[in-house]
Amino acid sequence: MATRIFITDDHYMIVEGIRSLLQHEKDIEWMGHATNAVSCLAFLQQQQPDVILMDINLPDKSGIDLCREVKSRYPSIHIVGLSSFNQQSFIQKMMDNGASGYVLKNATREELLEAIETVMRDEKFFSIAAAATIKKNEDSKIPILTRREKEVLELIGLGMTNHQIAEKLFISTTTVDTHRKNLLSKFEAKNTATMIHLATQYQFI
Amino acid sequence: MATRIFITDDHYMIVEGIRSLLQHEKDIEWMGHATNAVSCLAFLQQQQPDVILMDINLPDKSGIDLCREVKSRYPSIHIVGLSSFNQQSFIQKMMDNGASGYVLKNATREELLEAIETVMRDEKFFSIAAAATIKKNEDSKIPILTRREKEVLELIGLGMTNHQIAEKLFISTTTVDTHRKNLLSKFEAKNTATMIHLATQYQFI
DNA sequence: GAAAAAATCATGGAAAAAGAGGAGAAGAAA
DNA sequence: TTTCTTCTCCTCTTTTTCCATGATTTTTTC
Repeated sequence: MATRIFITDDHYMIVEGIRSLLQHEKDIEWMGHATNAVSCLAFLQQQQPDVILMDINLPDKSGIDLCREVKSRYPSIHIVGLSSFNQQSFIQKMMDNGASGYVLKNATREELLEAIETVMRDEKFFSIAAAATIKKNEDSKIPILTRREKEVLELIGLGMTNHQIAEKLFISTTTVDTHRKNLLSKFEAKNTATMIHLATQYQFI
Repeated sequence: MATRIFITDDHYMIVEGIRSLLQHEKDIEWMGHATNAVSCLAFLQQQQPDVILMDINLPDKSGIDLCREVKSRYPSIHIVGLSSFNQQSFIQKMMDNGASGYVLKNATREELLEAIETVMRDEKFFSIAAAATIKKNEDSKIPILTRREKEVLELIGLGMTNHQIAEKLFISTTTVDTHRKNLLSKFEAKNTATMIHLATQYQFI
């Protein structure tokens, strides 16, 4: 029995590209596509595919939210994230919300087919490049910050000095300085520049 | 005579999508594609297409830089920017560097064909959605940096001090300081934290 | 070939961050 | 209850950044 595929992506060229890549596959049945979250959900009320290839950036809703919604209503559908960003945080968020795998938009036809096959066996699949990222970020661990540290970090990112942050949070500048030093230590950064760079990449700010 | 098309985009699915969209057009001759700036330039040494569809995000070089390089060597080639971001600043930068038009990756087949025809007539073309943006925010200001400023910015992002940067680039620390001040000024940031935050978001680093 | 932009270097001073060390209070978890 | 974490606050020194202002040389552009 052929695997039924549905795509949710607002980039027409991507949809067309995937359709082109899969059109001659006998084991794949193309069910159609949606360009936003609403029409994806509307389609699912009529028919359910086996696999949904889902962009993480949709015009009306983030793919991460849509992923959660679809999985709660139709748990048997396998969702494969689709993105041009090879960012660990996105991948992690998709997985946390029920996705079975993740494919980058520069994936080859073989990789795409492998992803579909893998998730149909109830296993997880990651793009080659994505796999590299996930591994890298496993040993270079994203720091765990406290509530206060996150607040301070955000204000540092806005360009505030210790003094200004202290006034804003009604605490002493030396306290801010302590938080700051702990932040540097947690990020393993030796100055603000490195820390903010990492914090931005990890999407703390 | 058919219009010769070449594509530079690292997203295989996009390349495949465009190929699929254009394959039955008699007036279009598909010359091939490159997935990075280096192989694009290498191809151009052999053959020159009429139109290059070029992604603004390439793995080895920004599409904006590649655009400038291609236009300086082969002024007769028409370049159409290709992106999923509908951001005025990117569009503006592409145009500033010699692009003839701009197509979003959610463009339809008709829009893509129209873009190609339009730039072949030496006119400018903007995607419908892009056209809306170009009018709206003309104040989203991504700074234009010089070669040296980019180098310094990158090293700052790596956590290096002025002294270390100076040693690395074989220049005086005061020169680094000057570049740094110019960077702060261009980013309209009052300290490194803000600047690195912006620079990371704008993907300079 | 002139004008503009970019890259280079400098002085001196004020402000801020980084580094090292220590310590008390409140609340949660074991 | 005791331990652990978090948040709080402190001193002192060194390093680095930020600011103002100026200038020369090299490279690019028209």
